[in-house]
Amino acid sequence: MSRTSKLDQVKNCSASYVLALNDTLAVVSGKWKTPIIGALFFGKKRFKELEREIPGITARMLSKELKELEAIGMVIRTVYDTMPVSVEYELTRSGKSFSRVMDVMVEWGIEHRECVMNKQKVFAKNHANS
Amino acid sequence: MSRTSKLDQVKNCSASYVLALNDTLAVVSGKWKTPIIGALFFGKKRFKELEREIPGITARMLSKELKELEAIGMVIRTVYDTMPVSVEYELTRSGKSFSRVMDVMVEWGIEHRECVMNKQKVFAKNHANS
DNA sequence: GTAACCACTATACTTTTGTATAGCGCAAAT
DNA sequence: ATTTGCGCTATACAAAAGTATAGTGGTTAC
Repeated sequence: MSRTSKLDQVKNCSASYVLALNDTLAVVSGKWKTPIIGALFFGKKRFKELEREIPGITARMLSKELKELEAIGMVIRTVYDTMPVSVEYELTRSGKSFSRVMDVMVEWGIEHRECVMNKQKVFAKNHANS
Repeated sequence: MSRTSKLDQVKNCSASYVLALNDTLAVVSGKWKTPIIGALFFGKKRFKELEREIPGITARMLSKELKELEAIGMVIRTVYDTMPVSVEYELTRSGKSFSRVMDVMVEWGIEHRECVMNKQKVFAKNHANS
């Protein structure tokens, strides 16, 4: 295995690398996508269930975001022809695999918070007698 | 090792877990943070260097985003008292460690794209004679 | 028959985010 | 003396994202 050269890195950086990153960013963009995805990790849910489980969301936003998540292949919408119709939303395969990404994000978030706090502690210690 | 219970998951989900995730989301929020971070992965840079390397960014946005990245502990700003002053921006330790997160995001983005494309292929195949 | 549940949609509005353009104070180069 | 580069800031505006509120068309429960 040869290590990637600086040039390769730059090339990577300008092409498919950036596209892939932007695809992933689209999944977490906006205020409500992560709560929705989070709720769906526990299994399929109906519209009203999601609305109740996600505090503060409006029907308009939920509807909009679910459509977007469906469009980018994160969520499947299934309509059952009961009376009246019931609708269920669930994560696709790659939707489920997104937990990997969210796990790393949480992990980094925790570490980063510790890191920042330690710096504040050291700062406070060094300035305790002033 | 005991497996996490449903209840534990829910608890995790509602407390520090969410805070950590939101911290991480703050790092990638907005149009210009990832390009800036990406540029700084290659080493410290001056203001004008960043401006030149990131196509389309304005001085106002660069300045704003750098301040935010500094505020959340991603970037360090160093002023050298040359004449006139020169200023350098570089990633902090946790700023550098953010490459881990971006790598996973890119990885997932690539896989997800393949996944979506395959589905389209299968769809096209199944509807080839219609 | 009216009240409530479901799965939304429509309209109007506010807030946030990003863009465009100009300019400042300083110094070195031409 | 004027232009150029540096590291920004200020002002005004446009676009995107989000909120608030009401309403639709159907069904079942009381």
